[in-house]
Amino acid sequence: MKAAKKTAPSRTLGRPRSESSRVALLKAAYGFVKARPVGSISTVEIARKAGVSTATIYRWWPNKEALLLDAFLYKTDSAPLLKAKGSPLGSLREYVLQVGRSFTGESGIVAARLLAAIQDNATLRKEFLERVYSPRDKEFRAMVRAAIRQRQLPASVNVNVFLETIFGPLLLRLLLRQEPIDRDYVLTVFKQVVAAYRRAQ
Amino acid sequence: MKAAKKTAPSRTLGRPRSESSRVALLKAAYGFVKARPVGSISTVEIARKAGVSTATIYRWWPNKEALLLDAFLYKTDSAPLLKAKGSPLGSLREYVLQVGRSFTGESGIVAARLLAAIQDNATLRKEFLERVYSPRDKEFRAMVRAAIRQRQLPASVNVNVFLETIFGPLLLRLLLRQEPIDRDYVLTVFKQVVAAYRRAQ
Amino acid sequence: MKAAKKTAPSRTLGRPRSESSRVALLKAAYGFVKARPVGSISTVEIARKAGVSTATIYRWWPNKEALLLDAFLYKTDSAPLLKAKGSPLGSLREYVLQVGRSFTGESGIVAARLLAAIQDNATLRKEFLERVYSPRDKEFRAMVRAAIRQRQLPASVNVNVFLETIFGPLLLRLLLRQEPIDRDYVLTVFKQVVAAYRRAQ
Amino acid sequence: MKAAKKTAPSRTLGRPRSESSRVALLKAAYGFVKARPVGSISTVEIARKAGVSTATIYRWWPNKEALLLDAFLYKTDSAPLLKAKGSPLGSLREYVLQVGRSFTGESGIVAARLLAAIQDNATLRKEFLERVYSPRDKEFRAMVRAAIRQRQLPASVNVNVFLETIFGPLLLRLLLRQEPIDRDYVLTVFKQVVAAYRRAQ
DNA sequence: CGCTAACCGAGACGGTACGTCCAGTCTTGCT
DNA sequence: AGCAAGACTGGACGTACCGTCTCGGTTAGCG
Repeated sequence: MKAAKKTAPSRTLGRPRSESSRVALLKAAYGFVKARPVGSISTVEIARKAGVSTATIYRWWPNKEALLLDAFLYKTDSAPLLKAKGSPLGSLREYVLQVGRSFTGESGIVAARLLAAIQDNATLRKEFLERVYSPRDKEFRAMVRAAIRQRQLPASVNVNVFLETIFGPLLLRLLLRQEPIDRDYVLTVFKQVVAAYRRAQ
Repeated sequence: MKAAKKTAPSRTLGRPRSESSRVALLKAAYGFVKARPVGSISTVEIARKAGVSTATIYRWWPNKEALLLDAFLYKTDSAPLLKAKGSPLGSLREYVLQVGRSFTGESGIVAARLLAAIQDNATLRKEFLERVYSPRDKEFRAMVRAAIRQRQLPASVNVNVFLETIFGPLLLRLLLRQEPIDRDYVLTVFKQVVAAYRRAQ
Repeated sequence: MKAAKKTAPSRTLGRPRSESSRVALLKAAYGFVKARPVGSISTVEIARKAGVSTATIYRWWPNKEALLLDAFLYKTDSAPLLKAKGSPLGSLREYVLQVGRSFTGESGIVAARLLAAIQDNATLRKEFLERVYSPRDKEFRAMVRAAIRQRQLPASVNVNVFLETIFGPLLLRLLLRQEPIDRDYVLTVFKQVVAAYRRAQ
Repeated sequence: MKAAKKTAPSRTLGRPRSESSRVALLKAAYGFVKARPVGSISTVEIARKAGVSTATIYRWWPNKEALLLDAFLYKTDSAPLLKAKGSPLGSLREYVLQVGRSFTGESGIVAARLLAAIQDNATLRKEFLERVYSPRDKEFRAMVRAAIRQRQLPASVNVNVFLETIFGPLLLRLLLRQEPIDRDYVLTVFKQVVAAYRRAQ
């Protein structure tokens, strides 16, 4: 979970890492990502706002982007996916709505900036995919397969394409359009796509 | 079309702008965007590769990003939308395939980096929307409305949502997944979405 | 007198040099040297103030400093040395007073800046010595020798040292001290030095 | 003595300033002033020669000229005025000889360039007067007054004018003439001026 | 209870890119 | 041919910021 830099030297010798500094940095970083373009955020001001030294940042994170990603996860992981309830398709619908909500307001801004950042930074991209995208994608795919097993969707459905068709429009609104990603919108998209695939051959 | 800095001073006074420098800069910039993360590209090396002074860059573009956007448009505009032929839906299908191709290979990399860049830079975003996204979006919307008039799509179709559902999946693959955006994929998405909206109600 | 750049091509072909541009440049340049440090004066603003193109400057002067020197001479030469009258020592006294006046007020500022400029620029230095310093020095030396011939000064006087002792203090005040170089001061120095050398051996 | 930028923040917090970088910069700067016109010296090459970052220059000096002044003082202060010995006039004579020597050879070049630089830069001028000229002038004036008290010079002597008449000629040779400022020359001037003022009235 | 390892804040440092500025040259079309 | 307008190369300037480093000082747990 944490970005351990060195291979744990000796278990507990010397002064332990300051938890308060860690949290202060994550909060400060998140605050800046909310407020300003990622490119305009400097390590010095994050450190200053957190009441911490820049050296402390680099002792625990390999670079600025890694800190920003952790800052994002610090907020996101604290509100994890609600466990499935009801039918597979019903659960999936809830999750899509949740993604829609996270694409709205300030968390939407942060998400857009993070998606931007990973286009330019290979290691950040890898981290993001491993820690954010893949776990959710895996879970979503399992749900779709369960829906197929329970005959909520026909067996011919291509799982990847199906999911991409559902989430793609949300991503497009997030990154390109100013129109809202509200509950109505998400449900409309969800229904249409489900209808399309359900009635396919 | 060009990035005119001042409001046209007088028609032809003084030494005219060097067309060769302009083109050399655009080509050099495009070459770098293809090859490397946008954040790692410096004005100095663009200038050097183009055999041009950095001052010339800043005389014609307000900053690095604006140059990169123009470099992208230089390639994109030179291959403009093929004019509509056949039925509205058939034309739209061709355009979707064209967008799919531009999301593939090196032009896909450039597109992804540009979409990333506009998340961080408000003026760049505005320029991008005005000069790249909006014109195409407008044309696409006209086609969908034509399709509705010719009964290829039912009158109940929400034009925006319809288009977002078609292009969203391409965007998602471009930015998040390593899977290819090939002809099959684009056509599958297109067919499914058209089917969904056609059979609605 | 003028800084001709090329070896007179053909006598009078094409449009003749614009005298008004020449004078406007000299006046504009002098105005700036009066007002601001030489290092902060740009060719572009001189040209603009003179209503002239920068190219015109470089057609007639090899560089900025040469123009500034000419600007200085344009003012100085227009008030040339008053011709000698009375005894040699009396004439010399008048000239020293004139130098003192030119070291006062705005012309003093210009003189100081010019003396500064020649410390850094070899060709400017050469020009200055040839066109400003040497002619005056030559004339002054002749006067001292005349004074010796007429027994106003003893034959043992070293002409160079004598003159340096008279003008040196003025230069020192000009460049280092804020105290005025007024008539009293100049006369005091003059009298003392003459007395010293007159009573020597 | 050093160019402290901020009002002493706290005594010893953070990494201390690198003395080796400071000295390397001063030596490199002095080396360039010796060799080339001040105007042609760039911060980048000073930094490179010193093996130091340009940012380090600007952290400790407000601009290039201030560094060059400090470089001059670094050499000059390390060879301070020898303490007075013998009669006041004898001491003064020694000092005048010392100034004469510092106006010779490479240190003369540096001195001339520095005197030029202060004509164009008000803050540099102030610094130079406060840190170089005034301390020496003050000491010299004290010596002249001591000489008067001890009847080596008459009470009627104007201290400022007396000193200017001694040092002015040296300055004139330094800045305008190519003739040497050797021991003979300095002594000749000194003797003449002392004689003039001694026999006055 | 004192030792000692590992922490931490402050802040200097090398390196590098930025965008601005200017000198001096060059290229138009007009006069 | 002279000239104004103004684009161009080359390169210095001073600022900003990243990631590293060196201090003095702090905070555990082991002895």
